Amino acid sequence: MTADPETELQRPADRGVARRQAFLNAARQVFLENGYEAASVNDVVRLAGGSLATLYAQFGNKEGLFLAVSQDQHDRFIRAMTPASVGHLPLEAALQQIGEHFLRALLARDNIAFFRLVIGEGRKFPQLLQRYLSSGGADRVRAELAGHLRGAGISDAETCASYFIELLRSRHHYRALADDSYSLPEKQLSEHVAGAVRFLLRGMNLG
Amino acid sequence: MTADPETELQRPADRGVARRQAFLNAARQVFLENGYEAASVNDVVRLAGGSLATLYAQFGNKEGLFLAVSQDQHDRFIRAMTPASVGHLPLEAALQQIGEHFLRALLARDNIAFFRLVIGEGRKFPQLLQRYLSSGGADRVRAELAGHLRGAGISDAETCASYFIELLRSRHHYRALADDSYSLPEKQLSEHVAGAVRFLLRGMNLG
DNA sequence: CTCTAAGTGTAATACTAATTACGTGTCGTG
DNA sequence: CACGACACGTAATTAGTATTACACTTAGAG
Repeated sequence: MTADPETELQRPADRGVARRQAFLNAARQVFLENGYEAASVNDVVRLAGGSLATLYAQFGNKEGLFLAVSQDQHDRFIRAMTPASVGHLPLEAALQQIGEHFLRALLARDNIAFFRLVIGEGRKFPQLLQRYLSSGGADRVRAELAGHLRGAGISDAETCASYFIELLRSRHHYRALADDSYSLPEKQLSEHVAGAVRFLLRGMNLG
Repeated sequence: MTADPETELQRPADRGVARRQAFLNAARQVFLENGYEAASVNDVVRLAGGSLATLYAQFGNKEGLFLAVSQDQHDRFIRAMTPASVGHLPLEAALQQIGEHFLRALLARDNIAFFRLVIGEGRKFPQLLQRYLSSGGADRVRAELAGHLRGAGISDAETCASYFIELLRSRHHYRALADDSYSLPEKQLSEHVAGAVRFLLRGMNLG
């Protein structure tokens, strides 16, 4: 009867957890597709296959559900964005690596959709927008970049890292925001990053 | 009885126009404060002081009202963003002028709020988002910048102009999005632009 | 002065959605 | 096996909202 196999054959302690995950996944989809106001809690239940009462027992209300989804999505976002360790590489290669990783994560379809959502509901959920934009996305990457730049003897590494990130975002982020079907092929992605790296290094008199 | 003095002492031909303007202003406020879904047409009428029937006669329905408001706001945005003629200035000063003008307009409170709105409702009104992000804001400025750069003998002026714009947006646009009360003092604004100009010119081997 | 077209205020219509209530199954635990 | 907690499904409740209808003023044009 239920659409999700997760509900069956669970050990007792995990049942609630599985239910919660099913709700979260369904809610993520519904919220990302329709936005907060236009999303219907009933649709979430229809999709997740549970019961309204259970959902309300778990999340309290629509707002609670939304915040839980946001937390979840934000975690994924951070995880996808955090660069792998590239300490052993020379500066240019390290920048290239970090840049590609960052840009790929930034342009992922779910992140773009979530970005739209968070921005749009910023009036109703300011804390969310705060966390997502400031502590959330670029700051870790900025710090990582700044470390590498400082290591290469560059003064004002923070500003440079900032510049670099903005160069990366250039065009593609906005284009992806405007067009759902937009996607950047790997080849063009790495070329774009390479261009930004060249530009940055030349601007710092290191190229 | 009415809240707006525009309604009184009108020549006959202008009455409809005045009514329309009153509705547009009220609607702009309500939409910018609440977003599309959460905005109530009745609130708009309460604020504008007209009648529901009149509003529906003028705009057809809620969507029509929203599109009219968007058109209006988009026009203001374009007007505020288009740079004054600076053809007589040397390159560095011209970039500084255009940059300051662009950034000031970009960070204006109403534009930030409208940006949030358009992004958030992008699923429901894709054409709007398209026009606003691509043909709308930065493209004219980019073209103007590219003209100056080309005039100074720079190859790939388009890319450079793009880079410059992204450097300008750096930090402040995102910070303003995240924080309603954020504002950038004139002094810091021009310093930020100056930094970007320096960086750009050095990256092009012209500084 | 009267006619006409538009504006006004209020209320009805019709629908949708969040939230709550309740009676019924289900499955480990004592 | 019987208990109790939890999950299920459905329906009731409640509250709002877009949209339409209607009966009434008004203010200028002929």
